[in-house]
Amino acid sequence: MKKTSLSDIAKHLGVSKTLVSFVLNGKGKEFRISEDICKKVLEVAKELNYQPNRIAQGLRTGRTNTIGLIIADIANPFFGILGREIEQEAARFGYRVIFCSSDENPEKSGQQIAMLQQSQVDGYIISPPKNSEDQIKALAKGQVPLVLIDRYFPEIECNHIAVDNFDAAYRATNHLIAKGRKKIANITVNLDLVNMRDRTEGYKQALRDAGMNVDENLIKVLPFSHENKDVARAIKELVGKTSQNRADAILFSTSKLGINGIESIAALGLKIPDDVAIVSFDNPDAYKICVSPVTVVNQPLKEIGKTAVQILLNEIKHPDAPAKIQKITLKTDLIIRKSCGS
Amino acid sequence: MKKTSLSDIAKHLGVSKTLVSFVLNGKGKEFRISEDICKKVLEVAKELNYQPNRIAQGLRTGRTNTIGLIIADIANPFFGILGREIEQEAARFGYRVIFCSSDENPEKSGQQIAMLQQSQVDGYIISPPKNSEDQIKALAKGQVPLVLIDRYFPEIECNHIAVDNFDAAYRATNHLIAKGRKKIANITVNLDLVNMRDRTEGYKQALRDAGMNVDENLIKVLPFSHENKDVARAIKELVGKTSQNRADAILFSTSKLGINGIESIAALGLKIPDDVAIVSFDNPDAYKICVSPVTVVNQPLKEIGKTAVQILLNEIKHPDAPAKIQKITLKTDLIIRKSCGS
DNA sequence: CTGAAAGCGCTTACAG
DNA sequence: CTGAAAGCGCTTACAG
Repeated sequence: MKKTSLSDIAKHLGVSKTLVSFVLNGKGKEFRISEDICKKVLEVAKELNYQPNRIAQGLRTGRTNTIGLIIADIANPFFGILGREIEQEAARFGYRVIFCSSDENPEKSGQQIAMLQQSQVDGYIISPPKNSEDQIKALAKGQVPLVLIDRYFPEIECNHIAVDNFDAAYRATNHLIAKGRKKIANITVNLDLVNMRDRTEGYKQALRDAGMNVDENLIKVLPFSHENKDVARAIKELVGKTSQNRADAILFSTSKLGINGIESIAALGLKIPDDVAIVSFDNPDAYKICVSPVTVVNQPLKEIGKTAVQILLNEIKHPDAPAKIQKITLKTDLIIRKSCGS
Repeated sequence: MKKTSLSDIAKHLGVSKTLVSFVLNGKGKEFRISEDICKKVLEVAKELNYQPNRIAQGLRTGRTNTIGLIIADIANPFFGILGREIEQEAARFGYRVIFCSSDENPEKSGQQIAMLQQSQVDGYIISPPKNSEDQIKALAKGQVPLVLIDRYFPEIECNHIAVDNFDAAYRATNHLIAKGRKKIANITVNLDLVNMRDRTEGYKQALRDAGMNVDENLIKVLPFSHENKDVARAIKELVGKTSQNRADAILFSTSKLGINGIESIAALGLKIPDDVAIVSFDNPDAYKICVSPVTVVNQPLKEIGKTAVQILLNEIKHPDAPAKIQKITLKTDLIIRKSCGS
């Protein structure tokens, strides 16, 4: 059973493909095609279960109604929620999305960008890994709309939408300070991307503004693809019994770090918040049911995803409108739970 | 700066598109094109940054190198991990994947299938919602390869790959019995799909085989899109202080249920495992760091995803090979943690 | 060894 | 109001 095409319908009715194309695209009125014929075309299309070949349409019109999405890892709930929102918002407007996980690896993202170009996507939403500046720069120069999410490169003029990480970390750290903590540590990841850097900068600034000094020994920077044991070591150095500079609080810059960290803290026989208070970025389920539910910096993921799609589609629909670059920064909220004491 | 096409390269060198196409597709040798020319073509292609238009290729060859994936919700880590594996395995062979979240809603999955058909995908991997039998039946009859994951319809002849849910629940329940629990409850979801049914059946069989009787009051079936409060009510009925038929153990059929359940149990001031022992399907991070780390039925998600892609690609590559339908059932493992006591 | 030509399934000026 | 024709960028028989 072959798929039915436009000309099948045309033959069936003894009319031209042109006509069929017009009515199927809702341009019947516009071209004043008789209602009779319109009705018949629609009937036959339904009867033959006509499905337009979007590939052919794409080739002809140059538009595929497809968006390319590159994030670090779709299995990570942070990007899963973001991806879901993007998928949903795109679908509302008839766009499909091709998902790509880069693992924060610029080589992979480079290949994925090439693949998406070849697929003739109408736009890109990308969470760029470090060292992918050149790729993004090249893409931003092209005709195809692009919006960056979660992070961006300050030196590249390009739409982006992210969160005020400095402010978020600043407030989180202040919360710890307000709870009377004196030695506040930060565990982060060596992503070397604005978002992570801003978190640590916000943390430092909060300490300074409170008249506390910044102790670089209390800042642990782990490799991006850290394992449980890497976190365990950092935790041990920070709060282990033998540590002669024990921290009494930790700000985790990612939830993967935090989840591993909580495991390690428990393994050392330490109690949260009595021995260590913690605050973490992001809000996975795990934090709601752990021994001491975790105070978190919650990011408006749905809004990020939705806005990214809106900006993108707007550019896609108005390709020659003066490109006004959008740089959007959203606020986070601090959800207070029990991990900092009461 | 327009994209460069085959004929740009051809003109540039004063040769035909045919020739360029041949060498770019690695058929230079096959058609005995002189090495000199091959080299030149490759050079110019690189110089002009030629990116083949996959849309045009797709139209011409009828193959898009694209797979359509429909799961319930990409934001759910269960499907996130599965999706990630599928994306990765597909990419290994040069295939892209379009992700669709159906929310277990057959209307949505129906539209998504139509959209994927129109996109001319080369194959489908689907986790079908209930009441989507007709869609799957129609798809299975078509030319395009299809593999079902996580669940399937026993009456439809179609590739599928899932887990032995009966056995998994049976063993999980047995574990609870071995720990001396006498009143074992099951909280599940009204998906009305084999996978969920098998879980409850396995649970019942384990009770019977142990000479315990099945008490329907101890089986709570919640709506698929349940909220926290629905779970809370079920928990209260099962283990609340006022309950005059208190369960001493619960088997959760999904981790969403389990995570909410643990919250509710804590809210009632009950202790795991002392007051209630629990076992849950699936293995989210949350279970590793909660008050009493949860014993779980762990599914081989990566294997499911990888195998699904392999079966699919194999069919795609051999379209006329006698279609041997594959029905694969994988074993789960029970990861013992602390939630059932020691 | 290489090229001219047809055609995949659409859309869209153009003509009448 | 409707149709014939061109063309999007490829691949692939076919011819020489």
